[in-house]
Amino acid sequence: MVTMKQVAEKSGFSVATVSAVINNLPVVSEKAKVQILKAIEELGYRPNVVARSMKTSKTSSIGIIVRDITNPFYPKVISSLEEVAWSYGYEVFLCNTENNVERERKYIDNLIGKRVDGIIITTAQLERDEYYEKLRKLKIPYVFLNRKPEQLLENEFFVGTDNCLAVEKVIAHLANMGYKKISFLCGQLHLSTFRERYDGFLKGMKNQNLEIEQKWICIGDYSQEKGYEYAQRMLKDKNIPEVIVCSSDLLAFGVYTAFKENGIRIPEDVALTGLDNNPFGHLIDLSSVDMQHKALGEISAKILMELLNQQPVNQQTREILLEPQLVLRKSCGVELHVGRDKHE
Amino acid sequence: MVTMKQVAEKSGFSVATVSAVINNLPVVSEKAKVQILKAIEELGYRPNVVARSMKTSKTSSIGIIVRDITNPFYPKVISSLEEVAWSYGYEVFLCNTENNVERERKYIDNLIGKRVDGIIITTAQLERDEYYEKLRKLKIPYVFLNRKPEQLLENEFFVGTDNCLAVEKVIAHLANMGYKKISFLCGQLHLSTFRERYDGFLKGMKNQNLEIEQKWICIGDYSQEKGYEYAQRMLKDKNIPEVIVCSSDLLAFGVYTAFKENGIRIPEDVALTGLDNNPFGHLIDLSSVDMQHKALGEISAKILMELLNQQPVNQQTREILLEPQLVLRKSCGVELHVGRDKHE
DNA sequence: GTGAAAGCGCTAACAC
DNA sequence: GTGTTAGCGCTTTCAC
Repeated sequence: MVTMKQVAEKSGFSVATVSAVINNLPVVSEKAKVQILKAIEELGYRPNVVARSMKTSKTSSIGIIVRDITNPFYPKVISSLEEVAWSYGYEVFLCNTENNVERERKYIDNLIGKRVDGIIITTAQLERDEYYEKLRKLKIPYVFLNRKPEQLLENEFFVGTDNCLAVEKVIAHLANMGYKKISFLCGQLHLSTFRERYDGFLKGMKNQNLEIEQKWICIGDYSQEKGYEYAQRMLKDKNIPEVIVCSSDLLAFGVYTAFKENGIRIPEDVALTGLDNNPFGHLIDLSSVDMQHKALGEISAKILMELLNQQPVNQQTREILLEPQLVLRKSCGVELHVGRDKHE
Repeated sequence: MVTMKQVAEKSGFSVATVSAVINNLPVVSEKAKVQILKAIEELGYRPNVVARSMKTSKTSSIGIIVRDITNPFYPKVISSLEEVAWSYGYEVFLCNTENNVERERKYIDNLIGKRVDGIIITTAQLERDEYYEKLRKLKIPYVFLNRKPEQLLENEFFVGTDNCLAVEKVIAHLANMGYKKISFLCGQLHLSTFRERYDGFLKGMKNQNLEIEQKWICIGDYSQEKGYEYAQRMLKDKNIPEVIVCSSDLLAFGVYTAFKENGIRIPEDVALTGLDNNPFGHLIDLSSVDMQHKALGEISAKILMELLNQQPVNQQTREILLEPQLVLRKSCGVELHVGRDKHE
């Protein structure tokens, strides 16, 4: 690897001058600049960012911690986030925790060791973990994405979509359409997102003066398999509601599959709604809720960038809650041509 | 940030001894070890990996370059790859090029600057780019994933799935079932994967003694939108084949949508196949081809890890081609219950 | 077993 | 404008 020293020798200037050229300091003469750039070109010199980081204590790297990148939620979030980071000159470490808390902790330790400038945390499994305290103490900025901590301490930031409102909107829409017997399939309640969606269900039902039947509430994994299982059980028990509200599109996909296999028609026999606006939900005309994934990635990254660049971050906006949008398709009764599939 | 020096002072030993403890060198006395570990604990010391990298010229970081992470191809590849990297103690930089060649080049430069230990390259847009030459010269190991370079130079590695064979298998299956009028929708030919799939179509048709009709071959983007457009055009031109073979599931999704909107039944009116085994293809009973994404990520990462650890890499296996597997569902005629949806 | 010290490649303060 | 030089925090060689 070519070093600055070699560039200095070849060009006949000192390392300080070379450094100045590299960093575009306006003090060097045109002549020096030209010669040094020529030497850089000829030698194929490339600054060693590691060495630079040593001096500056900045690495231009950030980390993003996710539960499981194969979950359709993440790709959009990550790509928009990465786009913003890129435009600010940052690289991003992808940290997939595989839903493993220990691994998440280890990842945070590793990221600290690598001296990342900041971290975006999307996992929802840890409540006020000691590991976040470490980050606070070390003054490494971090932003919670989608994961609403119980209480936001000073210098903590949160960007999310209103999970509670998402389900409320679904319930309100269904109630409007005359549905009364509503079933709710929910993800694990220890994940804040699903806890909130559950609350949204309760609140929505109450607001609409609808009765909540315990036998129609299922709580567990938010996977296709679970949705399939729930639907099978409903069929077996002959316990079919008018509409099944799923707290994730994956659950709805599972339900759809089970019903299709058994000749149950959607929405004629039973209506169905999902949540997350999976890019392939339109294939089965699934009504869903768009959780603004792109905006989530963008906004969280921008906040982090502001923090890293010491820009005064508006403390009023430490907590940003985006509004989810209903995406209505045929699976819950009518084709409203609102937010219809654009084949994206 | 706590430094080694502080740990040394607090424990009463020298930095060299502290370093020995950190690195688990077997030379230090038990007593020193205990005291130093205690000091580390109390101070909350964490080794500075950046400084370590300076000395060792190793960063324990690798980069993965992808075209577009929202493409369903990537999440599985990336997660299995990341899993392997993690198990070897490496962190991975995610580099999304947004299909932009310039950006890919810049990313490679950045990764070199950050002194990553190796790179996995999944983009297919550059033929023998000068930027790969840079990597070669700098002796930074890299592995091509899914992107078959025209010619593999020494110390270059490639892991992929046999794209040509994938389409051949589809054609053979369809021919077996009696289909003759076969249409082929292909992605951009400057991408090696689609070029190979195109070749597979030609070869497959020839092998089956089937006639290739130019009017049934469409080449362009491999997106849902394009599939939708192609199908609309077929309908308008009343130019409907017996079966539409798509070089990507996305294309097939678009075709499906257009046909559904127009009341065309699949497979009764026209059969349909995709390629990539999108995790949601089972929703519409789409036959497809599994391209072994998980294995791709795993194997490529393992090869890179071997390269990084100076293990002798079997030069015979410099080029690994996995065998694609048909996933047959109802969209091309029969329900064979082979590779049937497992709701994953 | 332990410590002193050199040096990885860079930045930045300071001298000229 | 340009050069000299002191470190950033660590690893490692070589004395002791």
